[in-house]
Amino acid sequence: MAEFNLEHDLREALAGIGRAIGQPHRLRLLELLAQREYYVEQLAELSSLTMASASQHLQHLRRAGLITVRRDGRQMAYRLTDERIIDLLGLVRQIARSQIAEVERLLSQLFPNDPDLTPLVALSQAELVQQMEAGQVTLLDVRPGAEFEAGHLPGAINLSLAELEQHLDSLPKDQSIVAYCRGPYCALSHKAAQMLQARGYQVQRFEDGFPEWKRAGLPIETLQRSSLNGTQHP
Amino acid sequence: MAEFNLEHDLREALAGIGRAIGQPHRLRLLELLAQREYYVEQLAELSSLTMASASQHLQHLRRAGLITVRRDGRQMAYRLTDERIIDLLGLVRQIARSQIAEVERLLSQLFPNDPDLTPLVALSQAELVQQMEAGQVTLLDVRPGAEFEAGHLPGAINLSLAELEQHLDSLPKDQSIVAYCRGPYCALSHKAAQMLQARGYQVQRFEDGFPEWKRAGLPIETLQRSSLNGTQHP
DNA sequence: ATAACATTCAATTAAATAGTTGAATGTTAT
DNA sequence: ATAACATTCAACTATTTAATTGAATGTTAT
Repeated sequence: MAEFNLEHDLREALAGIGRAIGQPHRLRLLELLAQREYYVEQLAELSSLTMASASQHLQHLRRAGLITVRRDGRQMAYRLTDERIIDLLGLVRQIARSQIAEVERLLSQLFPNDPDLTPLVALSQAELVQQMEAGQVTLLDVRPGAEFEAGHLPGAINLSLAELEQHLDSLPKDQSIVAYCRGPYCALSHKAAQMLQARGYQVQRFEDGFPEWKRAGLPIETLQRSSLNGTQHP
Repeated sequence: MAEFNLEHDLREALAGIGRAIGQPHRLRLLELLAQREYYVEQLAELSSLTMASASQHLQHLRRAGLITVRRDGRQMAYRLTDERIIDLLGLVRQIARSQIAEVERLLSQLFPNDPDLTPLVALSQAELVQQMEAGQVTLLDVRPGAEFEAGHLPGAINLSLAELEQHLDSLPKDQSIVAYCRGPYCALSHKAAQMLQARGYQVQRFEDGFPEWKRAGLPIETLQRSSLNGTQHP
């Protein structure tokens, strides 16, 4: 390794970023950290990893320059170093979707179309902004409460899939509902939208998620909290 | 591996792209393929790999959906599947540069500033377009002839570093020269620019390279050739 | 048909990576 | 000070990846 030249060393450093995003568990961690800062314990829980394993993956991501840590009491809070990492993940998703047949196949399984219903409409960012400006839309955030509290689309209401069935009456039947969640490959909003559609609601799905919205510089709302802890759903 | 869920499988497929760009030799191959279509033999030569090794790396990139092959006689010609791969590499470079200290250190070694000269000006795409429209600029493409022939900036002249010293008289002393090469981390244009600057030319460097220019949809010129073969410089 | 050639495949070895377990570190609360 | 706790480290095993060598494949030119 030492006998190579500067350009090779430079590519070796760039390749480190590739390797960092080259593992499904680490992609999961990055998706979570794209929503908000999280403690190791929470990340381990949400990504079904042991603490030691999560810690090691987080350090791998840190060495690649994708995340940083700060100490908060006796816990370590990780977050993305850079908003451009949202763009990076988005670009990888786009390339994968158009160039890897397996991805398209998995997506159609993950987002199955109920044959009895009309296929869900996926709204682009621009279309959603337009509908919001027109004022005739209810935004439904299907992410865990902790992520909603850390930041959400203006005026959105937060109901998990489980809560949704209990609070159907708080949703308008005569107005369009737009569901969103963590990002384009997060199934939560799709499930929520299908359930609502089957019950006769006018529902659409935002094709991106909160991180992409925020990254685009569009307005967001936050609920203040004293600590990082918050309700956790899987 | 079979006991995991759809979302994990999807992330596994996305991670494949990460692993594909997670190796310095493969990044080199992608940089070359961002310039033009190339045969395996040429890629092996240009990246200092054995044929077998180059072939295996190329197949790795192909499985990840980043490149495709076509047969041309008894040779196999590889090319990028997707223009967005230029964006992906650019984004990785940007993130690496701002988040990995080692990268900044390596760059200052790769692009050393001669203490006797004023530091080279790096022109952005927009600035270069502006200067070209004003008409007072000579474009110098320092890449190998084969890459120049496959596509270059409008009106550019092609001189390799070696040729440059022989043809100094074909360059104007009273007008600004802008040198460019393969991309932001390619040292050719920097070396050329420093050499010219030391000889009293008014010289600037385009901060991107041909692939980024083409990717931005800006006009390019091509020299027609009957075959893929062409002059090869390392 | 056959020889020459470019590339890929198969088999091997060496190196890097991921997951597991239990001990070590550093902080907070008592 | 000491105990409790969150996280990291160290050591180990299993898996994956990279490079090398030589054989196999498929195309072109004779």
